[in-house]
Amino acid sequence: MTDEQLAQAFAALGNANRLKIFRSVLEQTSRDIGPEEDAGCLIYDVINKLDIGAPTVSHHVKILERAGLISVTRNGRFLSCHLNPETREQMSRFFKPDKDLLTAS
Amino acid sequence: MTDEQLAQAFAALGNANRLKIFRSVLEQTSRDIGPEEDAGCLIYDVINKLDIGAPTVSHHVKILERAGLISVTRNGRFLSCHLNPETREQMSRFFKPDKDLLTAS
DNA sequence: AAGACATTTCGATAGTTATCAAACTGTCGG
DNA sequence: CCGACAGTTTGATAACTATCGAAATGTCTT
Repeated sequence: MTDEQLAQAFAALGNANRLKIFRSVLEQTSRDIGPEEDAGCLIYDVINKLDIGAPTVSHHVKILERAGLISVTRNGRFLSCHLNPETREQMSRFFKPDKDLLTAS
Repeated sequence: MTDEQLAQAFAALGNANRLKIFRSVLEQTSRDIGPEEDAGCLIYDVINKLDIGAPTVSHHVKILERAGLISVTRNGRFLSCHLNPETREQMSRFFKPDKDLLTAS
């Protein structure tokens, strides 16, 4: 993952509404129990929860998707967002660089 | 910390050059040994390392500072950047929401 | 097929951002 | 005090972003 890609991922969370959308996805994921139980976070709910119009939500979801933070699946008329765990892991790791230098001293 | 503030912190890392600056600060911090040994990351070095001009670096440093990611101190003619550990902790925690629901079940 | 409904695409607009060059400020060494 | 040097401020510009309303698309129900 290049710096450009990582920066793109952080930029995707750099808007309060997208942050809220992504948090919903994150919370939905932590609520799931086993594998294959990822119901996903409904875009329908997001549109009704946030104070912005459907076109804007659609736009934000695409940005989160392009940044590799989430994937989107269709279920009939509804769309669900799912966490991409690899990207989350990389962003999370960014803040905790290996201090294994210590153990090597 | 409001969503706006958290989004501002993520936005600050949403540019590849700022990401690199912040990583330098992060790496410098992890290299420090005890407390009160924070030599900081020299802006002088950053300016010579990145492919952008001094005015742009100055601008980026201010954005990182305003977002609460770093603080800046002067040492003679030179400026040093220091990590703000609280903000790092909050951003890092964002990716790992409490799963203590599990332990409560 | 028709209507309802979830979401997208389009086109516009107001605001923000990254970057630069030029001129400025502040600090150190002689 | 003066020159050198680290960094900032200013003013400009081109590119990007968030948001909207209106119209379009696709999918389900009847």
